[in-house]
Amino acid sequence: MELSERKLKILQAIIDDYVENAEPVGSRTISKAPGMDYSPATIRNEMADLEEMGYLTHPHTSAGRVPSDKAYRLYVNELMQKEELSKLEKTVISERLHLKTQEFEKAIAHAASVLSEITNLTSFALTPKKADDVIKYINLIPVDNGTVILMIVSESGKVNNKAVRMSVPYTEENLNLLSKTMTYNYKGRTVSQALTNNIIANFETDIVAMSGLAEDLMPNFMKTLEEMLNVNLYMEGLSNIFDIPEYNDLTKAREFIDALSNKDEMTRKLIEREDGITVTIGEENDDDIKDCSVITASYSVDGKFIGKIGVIGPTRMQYNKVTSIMKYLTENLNEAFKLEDEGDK
Amino acid sequence: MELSERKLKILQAIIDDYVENAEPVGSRTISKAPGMDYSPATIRNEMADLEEMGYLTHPHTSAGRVPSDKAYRLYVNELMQKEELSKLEKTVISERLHLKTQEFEKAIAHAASVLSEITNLTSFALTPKKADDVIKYINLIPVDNGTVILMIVSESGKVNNKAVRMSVPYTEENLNLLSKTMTYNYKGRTVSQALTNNIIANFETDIVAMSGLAEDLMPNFMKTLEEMLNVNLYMEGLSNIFDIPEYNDLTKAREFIDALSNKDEMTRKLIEREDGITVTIGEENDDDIKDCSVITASYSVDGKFIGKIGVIGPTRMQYNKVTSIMKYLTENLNEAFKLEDEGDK
DNA sequence: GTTAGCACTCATTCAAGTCGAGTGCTAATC
DNA sequence: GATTAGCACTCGACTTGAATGAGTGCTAAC
Repeated sequence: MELSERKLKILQAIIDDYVENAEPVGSRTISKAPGMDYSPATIRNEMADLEEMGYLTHPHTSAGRVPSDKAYRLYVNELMQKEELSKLEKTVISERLHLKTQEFEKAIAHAASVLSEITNLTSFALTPKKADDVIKYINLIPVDNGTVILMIVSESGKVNNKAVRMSVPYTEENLNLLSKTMTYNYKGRTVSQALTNNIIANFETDIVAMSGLAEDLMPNFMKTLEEMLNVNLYMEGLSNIFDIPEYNDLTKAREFIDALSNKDEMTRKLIEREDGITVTIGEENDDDIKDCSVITASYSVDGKFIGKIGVIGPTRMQYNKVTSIMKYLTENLNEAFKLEDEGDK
Repeated sequence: MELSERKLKILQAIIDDYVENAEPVGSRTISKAPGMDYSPATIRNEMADLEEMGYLTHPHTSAGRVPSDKAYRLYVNELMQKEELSKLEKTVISERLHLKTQEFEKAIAHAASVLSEITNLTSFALTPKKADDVIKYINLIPVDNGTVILMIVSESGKVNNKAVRMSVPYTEENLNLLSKTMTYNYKGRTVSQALTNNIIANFETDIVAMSGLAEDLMPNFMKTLEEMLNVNLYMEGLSNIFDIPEYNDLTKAREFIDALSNKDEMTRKLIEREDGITVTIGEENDDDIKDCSVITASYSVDGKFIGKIGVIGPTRMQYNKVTSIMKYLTENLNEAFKLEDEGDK
């Protein structure tokens, strides 16, 4: 069966109503919608067709219709018109973000919190992974008796360091030479490349001459590199879940909170998602959040996507509104961190 | 009225039973407890007395008794005998912690997660505040065209840094001189002292000679100091709240999650608490968590308390068990980070 | 002082009954 | 042939009322 113009119109009306009221919508309600010039009976016939086609479901015989995941998918793909935010809305968002004054990582976390407040959904943000960050510079700085600071600077300007307690004596020249050697060996490589075994092996043979210094430093060097691979997951508005009628059920609420609290799993899932704005609806998601939809958007520095920000909420969310907000929000992020990127700690 | 030996015994039995079953406990139940050689009627009389004295309450006429906050307070202060953990329990905890292999901040976060898993409560941990950390060393390292890394090293071995994009030209000697001047001015001061205005003023006049360099650097220096004041709050096992019968109510669960999600407020409250192991029961807490008890313990590095770890759960929690676990856990933390403290990033 | 006995209270549970929103089908209408 | 009015039917939500039973408080006996 074809999806006639009229069926689409009715489907859209049902979705709109259900998104707003969270209650199965009946034929009478739809027939009274503006611009809907059909009687309830006609609507009912069309509804029956739509149900047969999988766009609607029926909680029980005498209840109204509820859009299925398939309906939302159709809506997101075809029916939804991108909503341009009003000037006012844009201003509010920009001002709430006030990105300029903040350090990168903080700014991302803050953006998540703004996103949650505006959408009234649960939001999250993933800070940049630095796996592809290129090592630029390795420095060894003596601090005092027996402690040396190992510092790794990357192309993107990020600095990571670690204080290392040395077990062998050393001179400033020694450290200088060693750091030069290390820089020579690792410069231009990405963090993840540097972490692969063969490079380490090569390096270690190289500096045998440098006594036990490297033995103290190398494990710490590797550890610091590993830390550079970490991403942080921030989450905001977890309790917004309780505003959603679908989750007025302790078991469901618990499942939701459990799923989101598993940071490792969440991080993995988010990283896997495609860049740009992506929407996954209901059963397209994992089982434990199969009543939810997830929208993510990636933000970039210098045109390279480096992290993600997103929301999770009931399938009956305002897709157009939320995607518009996220689009505008990530544009702000991209803009703010385009040229000058400050180092984070 | 006095709290006779017998009243105490009965009260203790009621608390024990209620902690275990979360249901009002009746006179019959208590009369059957081991070592309780009185009839239900006698128990009832004593219960009535205890209620009059404020140690018990009565959900409704025909229900059993429930311990009041006052009863728990009495229990914690006087009745509770410190439970020594078994060898096995200790081993389990130590192994789960495996502190040695981890970076400080991570270790703290991990400890919170272990605590939550063992107690089945919601746990949290506060990482060290560095306000009292003494500045030891300030370094300025040129990286490449126009970027300088500002590095602050503290007595405790922590390193904080920031990449600063310079707007004026500089030489390595310039930077060297400036970093020496800065070190001279700030060395020996705590982070919070360094942040007070008058010192900055002094300093700024001092280095007028150093052209606009300081103008680029000082705001970043202050910002980095501010960042050093930040503490992080980690939280685990939020959904454990749903295991607790008292929170089988969406409004309450929501309130709880809302209260805990407010990180700033939580952090403030935790910092305010006294060091050592402290227990606050029910109404001794803020209104929004007045059905909960909070237990915190502080951990130390080199004998100085620098952070806290704790749990929050229903007032009817196993105070003796939980405090024992927390005591042992913080002992582990203190031990692990006693002498050698690795720098964190 | 302790206990047995008994009337009383009150939350909880369950079944029966009512209500009403909404459907599906049929027959009349445009 | 498409649309609509009409009507019987369905089924969840809510209400009511009775039965149940855990537990108390009181009194009188031990």
